[in-house]
Amino acid sequence: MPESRPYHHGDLRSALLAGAERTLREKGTGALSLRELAREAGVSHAAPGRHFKDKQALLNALALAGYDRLGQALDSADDATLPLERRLTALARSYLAFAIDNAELLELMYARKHEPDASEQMAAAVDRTVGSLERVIADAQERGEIIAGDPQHLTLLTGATLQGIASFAAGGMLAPEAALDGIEELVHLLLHGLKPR
Amino acid sequence: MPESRPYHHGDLRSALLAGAERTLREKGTGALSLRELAREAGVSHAAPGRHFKDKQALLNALALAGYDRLGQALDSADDATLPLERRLTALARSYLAFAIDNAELLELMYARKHEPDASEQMAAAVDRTVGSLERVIADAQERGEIIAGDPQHLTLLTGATLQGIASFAAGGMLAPEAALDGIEELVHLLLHGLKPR
DNA sequence: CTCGAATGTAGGCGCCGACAACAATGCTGT
DNA sequence: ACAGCATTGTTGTCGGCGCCTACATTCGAG
Repeated sequence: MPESRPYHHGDLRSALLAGAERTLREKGTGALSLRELAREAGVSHAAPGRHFKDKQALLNALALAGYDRLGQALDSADDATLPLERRLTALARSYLAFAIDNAELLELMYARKHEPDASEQMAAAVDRTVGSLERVIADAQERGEIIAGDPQHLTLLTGATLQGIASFAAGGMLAPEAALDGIEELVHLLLHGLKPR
Repeated sequence: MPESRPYHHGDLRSALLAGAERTLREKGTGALSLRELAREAGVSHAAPGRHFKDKQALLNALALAGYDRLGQALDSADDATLPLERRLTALARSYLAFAIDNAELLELMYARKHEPDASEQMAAAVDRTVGSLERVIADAQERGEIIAGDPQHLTLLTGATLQGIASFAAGGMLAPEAALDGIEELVHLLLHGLKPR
């Protein structure tokens, strides 16, 4: 039986992150334990300590990876040739889809617990993500399709609405399909406002 | 010395809830421990078990109490005699203020972990809270100040935006004062939309 | 090929939540 | 008045956790 694992795992760090994300998705943040992850990876309970100084460090790494994936999703969903409303809708749908099937991960990404160290990388990641949306807004402003004003404010409004919907969906207050189905109407309302014209 | 506490605490349940909320506010959800609460209340580590079957039960009770306080805040902030935009602004400000200085509690209230038992009460509490906003929307619709359409959809949009802003503020992505200061503009944008008129 | 750095192991500490067995107290019906 | 039961609190224990330290194995640069 050559199947006695080698002393060194080979890529424990990645294995831990992968396992952590699986657990996150299947059982939630609360059920995440370093010892359990170590068991799944077939190493001793202290081995994870070699790769993550503590549990929070692993969560930070997880969040960072999440920003990468989200950023990629948004980038590939953004089509600058589309007319404004459809462009925004596509972006919104992409964000919402990510938020819905990465609910726990997204919560981690937004958690305000990152040490000053990781915070820098985190802030950069956030900026990159927000940038996708801000770009669309700024473009539309240049073309006169959107009212003037600090683009950051308008981005904030738009982003907040999306995040709010995502939050409702994650909290069970809104069925995920309903959230996705309602996107077109949502974007329309956002653009045209609640008041009659 | 008569100062040996009586065998019975008197109102341990309330004391635990109060202590829990203090801890929640000061150190966050993660730092909340039943044993610690018991210590603070001057009882043995198992005493809390008499009042809350497990930790989640205490969290549920905390969330319920939170809904009560939020509902009260919203009710007393709603002034039906105000014109629409000012009325909405006042309501929004009230919600945001609550969200900002009860961030951890609000997170608990939105957490999707409530047992089927408590879920009923929880759902009722949510409905009551959402009702405050829905009432304003419905009133405005009747007066023709807001476009027609399912009031629940419009409420969803408005609520989502508020919750999103609150979420950004809680996550440190937006300074709390900035959030509160931006409310008027935010409500205005919501009513009039992003497109030029 | 050696020796230090990187990685994994074994054991232990103090904390936690949950449970069970037992003790003190409050309350209700008679 | 008080017996008996339900309520509330105590002590002790169990397994699990995160984190730390001391030690073992392997890798890789010189």
